[in-house]
Amino acid sequence: MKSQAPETLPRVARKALVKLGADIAVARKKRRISTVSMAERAFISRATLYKVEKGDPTVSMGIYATVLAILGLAKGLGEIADRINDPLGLDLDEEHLPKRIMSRRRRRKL
Amino acid sequence: MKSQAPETLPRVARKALVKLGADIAVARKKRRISTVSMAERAFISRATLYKVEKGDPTVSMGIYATVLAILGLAKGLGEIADRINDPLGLDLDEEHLPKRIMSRRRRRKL
DNA sequence: ATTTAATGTCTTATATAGTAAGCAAATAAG
DNA sequence: CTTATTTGCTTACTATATAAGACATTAAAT
Repeated sequence: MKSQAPETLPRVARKALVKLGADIAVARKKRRISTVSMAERAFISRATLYKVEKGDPTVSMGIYATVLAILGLAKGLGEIADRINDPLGLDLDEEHLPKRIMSRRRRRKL
Repeated sequence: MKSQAPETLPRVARKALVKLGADIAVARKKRRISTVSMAERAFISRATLYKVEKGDPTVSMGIYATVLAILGLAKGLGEIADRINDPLGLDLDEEHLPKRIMSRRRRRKL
């Protein structure tokens, strides 16, 4: 993640990540997996796992996904933006969605 | 993400990510947000957004989280490893979990 | 109470993520 | 059917994530 603009990460996102990290740590402990063992299984360093459990936004999605998969929780990742979890859709069915989003104002030059 | 071992990303994780990316693209279109507009709002390049919608594991979690937040879907991130979604917990309540995971075998030297 | 292993938390080097810029293909509007 | 724009997809820089290693602290076992 490129930290260009000051505080570019939305607060809701930050909160969700911190909670995710904490939940991962709990799930790991429930399975009696040590940080060393988890790091080995995920092919990452202990330092990176530490960041994951802190909810660090700079860690790659692939690493989060791998850790979740080891915990047996990867499926949940695919359900975040699922139709069911997205009631905010203005157009109804996916098939009728435009393939491209055009801005309304358009040059009326021929 | 460091691609050290060949195919280090579990298949379930890969599948979940590809689905997530596709769902993000649909959600964006439903909100009539163009890729350019989304990239601007998330403070990322269009190329990176492209990766996100492909489910690329090398993109940082912070970027995924930001995009989800813009779509109003950030909360779901915090629910992935929630107690509710984690029935695999062997020990029951979180309070009684050991703070550290010790390997069972231990030197019996004094 | 001691001891031993597990975890919290730095630092520094290097592998790689993210950007910029571009072109071709494709869609939508006139 | 023509034209303006969006999107798919590269490639080549440069900013930064990740690993490695270390040290202090703390939990748990004896």
